[in-house]
Formats: sequence, C-alpha cells, structure tokens
Amino acid sequence: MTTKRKSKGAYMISAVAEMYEIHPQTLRLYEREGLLKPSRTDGNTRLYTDEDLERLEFILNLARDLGVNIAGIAIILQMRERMEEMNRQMQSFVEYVRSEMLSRFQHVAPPQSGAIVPLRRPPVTRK
Amino acid sequence: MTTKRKSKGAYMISAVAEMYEIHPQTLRLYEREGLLKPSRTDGNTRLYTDEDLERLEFILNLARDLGVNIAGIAIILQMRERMEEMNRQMQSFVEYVRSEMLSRFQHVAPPQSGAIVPLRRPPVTRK
DNA sequence: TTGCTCCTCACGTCACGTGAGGTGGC
DNA sequence: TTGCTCCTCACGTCACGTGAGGTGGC
Repeated sequence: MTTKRKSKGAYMISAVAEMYEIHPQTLRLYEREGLLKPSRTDGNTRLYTDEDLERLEFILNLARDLGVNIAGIAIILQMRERMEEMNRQMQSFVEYVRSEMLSRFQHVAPPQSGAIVPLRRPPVTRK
Repeated sequence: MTTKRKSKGAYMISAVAEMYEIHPQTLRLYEREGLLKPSRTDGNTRLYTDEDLERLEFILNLARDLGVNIAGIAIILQMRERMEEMNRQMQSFVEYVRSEMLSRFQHVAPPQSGAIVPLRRPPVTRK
C-alpha cells in the first residue's frame, strides 16, 4: 500500500505535488506549520528526501483519510516518535536481559521468532 | 493544575458544563462523535463519572489549548491508551525479570527508586 | 408548575486548501 | 525566453461551537 517512489532521491516541490496529487501551496503550508522540514538548495528551492516523503505519506493519511487538522497532526507526530523511542528502549532492554542470561547460564532457550518485541511476560495478574 | 472535583460522584450535564465552563451542547457533541461515553439514568439522563471527567479534562486540553479537532482527539485518545498499555507491559516485564533474577541469585542490587520504569539499559550501541 | 433533561435544526466563525499575482534564479 | 521556484493575499468550504425551539420526566 506504499506509494511508488524512487529510492535515495531528492525531489522538488512540483514532483512531490504530482506524486501525491497535492497542491504545492499545501506543501508550503505544511512546512510553515512545522509538519515538514525539507532541506533547501543554495537557491532556496525546497528539496524533499525519501524521509520527508515517508513523513508526508503519514501526514496525508491523517489529513485526508482521517480528517485530522494540523494541530492534531503535529501532536500525533510527536506521540509517534515517543512510541518509537519506547519500542527501541524495550528492544534494547530485552536484548540486554537475554545476553545477561546467556552470560550467566550455559543453556538458554532461543528467542521466539516472529514477534517484533520478543516478550516473555509472566501471567498477568488481573486486579 | 487539576480542576477541583468531588471524588466518587456522578454528575448531570449542567453540573459538568458549569464545572468546565463548557456548553451542554458541546458535551452532547463530544458524545455523538464518540469522545465521551457517559452512562445514563433509567430516564435517559447522562451521568458523568469521575473517570468521564478525567477524560473530559484531557479532551478540553487538546481542543481548547492545543486546537486539535475532534478527529485528531479521537486518534490521540487511542494512542494514549496504547502507550499506557505499553507502559504496563514494560513494568510487568521489568518486574518479571527482577523477580527471576532474585530467584536465581542470592544477592541482587535493589531497584533504583524515582524512575517510573526502572530501566537498567546497556550502553546504547549507536549505529 | 418549575427547572431540569432530551432532541433537531441552523447560524457564525475560523482553519484548511486552493488560486491568483508578482518575483527571481537556473 | 521558458518553466520552474519563491512569496503574500484572498476566497470558498466545512467543522466546531453555540443558540433557539419544542418535548418529556422527576
């Protein structure tokens, strides 16, 4: 479901506008409101990297399909980053525990595959 | 910074409207849009519990102070719940690891206090 | 009856997206 | 020059909040 896109490119505003069927002014608006921060050429022309485009796809999904306004998108982008950071910490902690276990015991069960975070939780104590 | 509020009450719409200086119609709008789900009396009158009011405070913060529209608030509420769930899992996993350590070694360093999630991460390997 | 509740309909305001108009550099 | 870029200003539409108007139960 991802939009086709050349890898490792940098696009000018009209190319991006065409790819996503979005008005160039809207792209400028999103930048003015702080949602996107494309780099610029020496001549002050905006350049959108693949990373910018991934972010733009996320923004368009929220704006067009879900009807979220700009203030909401800004907050959701922040929350997304916080969640990704939490996931990284989780991953890192799980990995740490695993290696700690390995260093202390000769034999440890191999990690389950398939799960993004290989959680092995105790039975939840529902209150 | 929390609004004063009796504990363990259930409030009719006009009481809530007065407490938060919000139009009763707006409260009905938020319910129609799925942001709030107060219970009802047998006579179909809305009853707002303390839990509803906590949620309402969160909603008003987003709507009034941050300018988020209803579609955005709905998504942010979902994300908030997902993050709380992640935190619970994290807590639970950390606690599990701690007790597992305790059961295998005689001596284990006591958990640091102060941190919500007592993370003891390995040095991050920046790539 | 009074003062609340419920509901629907409608209006004013504002944010968002878009268009026009004029500028400048490759 | 052509076709892009930059910018500002302005308009149309729609969502949100609010008000009016009429109903019904404690």
